[in-house]
Amino acid sequence: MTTMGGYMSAPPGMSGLPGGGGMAGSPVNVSYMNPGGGVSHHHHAVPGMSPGTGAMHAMGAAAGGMMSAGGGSTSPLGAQSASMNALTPYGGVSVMSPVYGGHQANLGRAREPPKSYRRSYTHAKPPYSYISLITMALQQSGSKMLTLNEIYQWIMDLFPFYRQNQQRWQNSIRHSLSFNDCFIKVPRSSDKPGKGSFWALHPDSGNMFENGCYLRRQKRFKCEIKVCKEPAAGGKPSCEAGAVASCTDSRDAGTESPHVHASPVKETKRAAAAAASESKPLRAHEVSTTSPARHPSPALQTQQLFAHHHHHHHPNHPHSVLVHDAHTAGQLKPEHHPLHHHYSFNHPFSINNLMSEQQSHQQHRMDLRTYDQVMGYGYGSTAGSGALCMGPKASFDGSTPADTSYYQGVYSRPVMNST
DNA sequence: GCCTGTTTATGCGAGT
DNA sequence: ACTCGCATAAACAGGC
Repeated sequence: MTTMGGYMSAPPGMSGLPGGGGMAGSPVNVSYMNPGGGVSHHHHAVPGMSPGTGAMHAMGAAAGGMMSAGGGSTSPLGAQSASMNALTPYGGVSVMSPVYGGHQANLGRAREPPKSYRRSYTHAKPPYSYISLITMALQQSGSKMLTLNEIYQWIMDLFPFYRQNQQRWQNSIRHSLSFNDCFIKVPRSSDKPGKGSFWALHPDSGNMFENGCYLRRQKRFKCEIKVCKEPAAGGKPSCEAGAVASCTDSRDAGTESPHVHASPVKETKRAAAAAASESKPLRAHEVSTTSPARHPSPALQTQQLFAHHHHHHHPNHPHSVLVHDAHTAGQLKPEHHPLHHHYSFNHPFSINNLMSEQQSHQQHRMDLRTYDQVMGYGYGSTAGSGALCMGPKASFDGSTPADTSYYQGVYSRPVMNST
């Protein structure tokens, strides 16, 4: 169904932003968005979060104060509660954003009611791809791994837009997770019963979003392994030499057709996951991750996986989530973080802007005026590094969406996934 | 039955 | 025109 197709398209005449490149279209005038009440066709009740009013509850609950500084919970990803706490993009900050829109309207009354166009922002489709969203969610999580549902929650918490039509985009999320090699599935450890596996970023997927721009990948992360899957005649995998190591990106790969979504390469995902899985004992030829006598939590497993691949020990130990997101907090040297290889700088569309400061700083509340400038009239001034990338300065430098929703500061226009 | 996960198919926009 | 990244829909299977 293409019904939603055009709703993201920039209205004619809205493009032509100076230097905007892909930023065609003005942030204003997003009336094409699902208007506030958003007649959601599905409105599937999401546990702990119902579209509309539920948002606030979620906030309240989520804002309980965990993730960022707190993290608090000893179990970074408590099967049940995690989705509502550690994952909150609000970083435990219960600051309401007037711009957060309709859903929080009742709480945002402290300030003047948001103007219609502002409100529409909150329901505008974020310029991030699903892959970006997933990546951000995973990165911001203390343990760097989340369940499917937690990813859903994170996205909905941060982007009101996704509180609607959940069936639709969640299907896409699942598809993205399965289809993209950059995501690996990490089986739950036996001591953490629950539904679904954990999802994590492939240790070598760090350069997907070059320059930290989470709008569109420069290149698709892909694993090269050709035929690990079917054990060749000999019944032996043909990929002896560590699958992960041979992962690359599509442009480097060269051969595989884009729409030939073959998935022999998926083996690498399995290999990577296997490395972190307790159910799948490590095999030397897959991923030579350190093989602890006893298997640690999935979170730790992933950490080890990462650590291994980057030859350093990740400081952000899952068991010490209090360290919160070292990566977003800038505590990690970019080159040391698997996800920071090529985009360490504070790109306006990077997760750094979306998450980190929002977690750790509140001192820089973004003034709505600034917001307006950025959102509607300011970003054109900075060509940024490419399509859909706002200029680094774009007044996000220090200020940030301390007020929770990313709409506060980063979002400019829903454009990238128009259809 | 619902959720999770995989896979296939199709179409669009952007970049070349 | 072609490639590529992506969105979306949908069929399907397995688990709880």
